[in-house]
Order: sequence, then structure tokens, then C-alpha cells
Amino acid sequence: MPKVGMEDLRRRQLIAATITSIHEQGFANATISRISKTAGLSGGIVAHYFDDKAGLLAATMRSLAQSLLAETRRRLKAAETPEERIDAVILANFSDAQNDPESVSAWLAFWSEARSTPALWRIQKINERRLLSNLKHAFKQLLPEDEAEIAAAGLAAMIEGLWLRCALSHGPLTVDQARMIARDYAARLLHKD
Amino acid sequence: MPKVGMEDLRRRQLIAATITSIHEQGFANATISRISKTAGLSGGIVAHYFDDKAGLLAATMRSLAQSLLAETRRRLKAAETPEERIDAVILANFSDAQNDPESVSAWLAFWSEARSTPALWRIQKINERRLLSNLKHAFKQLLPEDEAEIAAAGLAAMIEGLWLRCALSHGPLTVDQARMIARDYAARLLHKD
DNA sequence: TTTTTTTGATTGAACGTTCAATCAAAATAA
DNA sequence: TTATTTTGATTGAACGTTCAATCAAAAAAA
Repeated sequence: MPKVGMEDLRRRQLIAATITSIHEQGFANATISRISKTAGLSGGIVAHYFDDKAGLLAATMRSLAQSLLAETRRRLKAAETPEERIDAVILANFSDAQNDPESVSAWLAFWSEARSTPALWRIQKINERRLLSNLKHAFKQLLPEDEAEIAAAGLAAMIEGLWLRCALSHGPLTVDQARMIARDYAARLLHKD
Repeated sequence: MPKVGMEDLRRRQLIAATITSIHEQGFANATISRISKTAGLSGGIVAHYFDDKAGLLAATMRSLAQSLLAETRRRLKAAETPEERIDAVILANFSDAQNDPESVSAWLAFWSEARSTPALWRIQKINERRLLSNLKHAFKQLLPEDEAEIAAAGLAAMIEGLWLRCALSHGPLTVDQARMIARDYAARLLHKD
């Protein structure tokens, strides 16, 4: 038999190389040949582990989503009050792991690509729903139903907008500032009017 | 002598067809042949009016930015107080012209593409700076300097985040709601703490 | 006519996919 | 243990497709 445990390793390598390639050369230039060269492997290996390029891209997006989900779960587990749950969602979205420049570039590319690729669209929808549902649930314990809906939508948009700015700003906006702005908005949402 | 006024007409047709193609088939599938067919013209025409595909894409992004700029200027002109100026920026960004699904799809694609295409990156940076500077200027007349900086960055992120949600949500979030959320956030930013 | 616009065919490069061949490690048997 | 068999891992090249760019020639206007 061949070396055991190769599959997990190779899949991880290729997914990492995909993210790096998208970040460094753009989505359009992230070809199989460049991705596999970045991973130090041959082009043919992609078909072996992911069937085709579409499979590799979907796996990469799923991996990004999975990482965000894991971070969110970890922080939600430690939260006890609704306020803490809201803060946990914010901090998960702006944790260092989710906000390295490579991941943010890849997220942006997938957001764009998902609009015309059903397989990616599904991943995007699941992710979006999860973020919104986490926030809604917490806000509903602190605000009237209709206000809570709006607060959740607003904070979700704020989080993604700050991600976008981090991806598109090259400097001006740091993750620290983004985190602070999101927390400040959440606090304002909970103030009495 | 040539037909008069052809250049403007053709450029507009091709730019419109580019936006439509990106929306309907995705950025990767927006090929010269498909774009020109959508415009009812032949493929060779692109080289005649835009040199090459990159020129057409840059012109399309510039056209989108120009439209947003014009809308913003129009509304800022009518604003008299700083509060009205902030509201004018919000309403300009969520006017019907800026928020038809085709334009939002195209914006998203260009945001992603700009990261690895210097010509598009420049357009993006100019746009970003203009939004931020409009907001900063108004907030500085209403808040202390450091708070104003943060308020402007926050509202700018909120606006782009809401755009993103409109592009990625297919339904749940309407432009009306987005406008309301942005205005509500601006109001909260101006409340005394 | 002269000039510009417009077409549609052509070209060469780059892409994703496929696959036969090779290789290394594990399993098996003695 | 040692020798043999089995299996999946991996490569690199060939294939057909698609694309952007180019260009010669046709069409249209002045």
C-alpha cells in the first residue's frame, strides 16, 4: 500500500495553495498549473483528490467557512449572556485566523464567483444564514422582535463591510479598528432610544 | 467622413453589455465574444473602441464609479447641514440607479478583480477615498476629530457591507431596508454617549 | 472618391481534462 | 525475517477547447 494519510495532507496543501494563488495572482490566474506548482505538486494530482478544478474551489471555500464556523462555535461556548454571544460572533469574525490577508482575498473572490456558480452559492447561503441566525437569536433576548431583526441584519452587514474594507484598503483600516467599530455599533444598537 | 456620434454610442453599448454579461454569466465567462454579442456587435469592435479587453473592463468600472459620483454630487449640492450631507451620501449610495442587481454584481466582481489588476485598483482607491472623505468632512463638524474618523470609517464599511448583502442575498434584504439601516446607524453615531 | 466603421476569419497561446506509466509503501505469504 | 504481490500516489504529456488579439476586407457615410 502507498503511504497512509496522504489524502488529508494533500488536500490541505492544495487548498492552502489555492488560497495563496488567489491572493497573489487573482482568481482568474489561479490555474491548476499555478496552484499545483505553489503546492509543490504536479497538475494531475488535482483530479485525483478533487475530481476537477470546480471541486478544488468548492473544497477551498468550504474550508474557509469551516474555519470560521469552528472559531465561532468555540467562542459562543464560552459566552453566557446575550451580550457576550454578540461579542463572541464579532470577535470570531475578526480573529487573526479569519483575517489574514490571504483568506480575506479568497473570501472576496468567492463572494463574487458564487453569484454565478451554484455549488459555491450554496456554501455562501449556508454561511450567511448562520451568521444572521446567531445574531438574531442573541438580539431577540435584548430587543423587541422587529428591532432585533434589523439589528441583526445591520451588524451582519457591518461585519462583512469591514471585511471588505480590510481586503480593499491595504493599510488604512486595521483589524483592530474593525473589531472596535463593530463592537461600538453593537453597543449603540443596545442603547435605549 | 464617419458617422457622427458613433463612438459615444458604441462605448455605452459595450459598457452596458459588459455589466449585463458579468451579472448573467459571471466575470470569468464575460468574454469579448459574449459581451459583443450581447451588444449586438461583432467581436472586433472592442479593439477599435477600447484597444483591448482590459480597456473595456477599466472603462466599465470607471463608468460605474462615475455614475455614483454624479449621484452623490447632485445630492450633496442640495444639502445644507452636515447631517443632511451625511444623509445625502447614504441616499446616493442606495439610489435606484446604483442598486439595480446588474450594477451591484459588476461592482462586486470589480472589487474582487481590482486586488490583482493595478488599473482597476486605482479606480477602486479613488472611489474609496471619495466616500471616506465626504463622510469624514461632515462628521468632523458634528463630532470630535477622533470620533469623526471612526464614525466615517464605520459608516463607509456599513454602506459597502449593505451593498454586498444586497448582491448576495437574493431577496431577504431590500434596498429600502438597507437605506433604513444605514440611516439608523448614522443617527446612532450622532447621539451623545 | 476618401475615410471611418464594422465584420468575421484566423492565429497562437493557455487552459482543464484525461490517461498511461512509474513509483513507493504496505500487505501478504512463506 | 525476506520475498512477493497489491494498491494507491503521482507524474508529465497529449488532446480538444476556448480565448484575446490581429487583420484584411467589406460596408457605410460623407
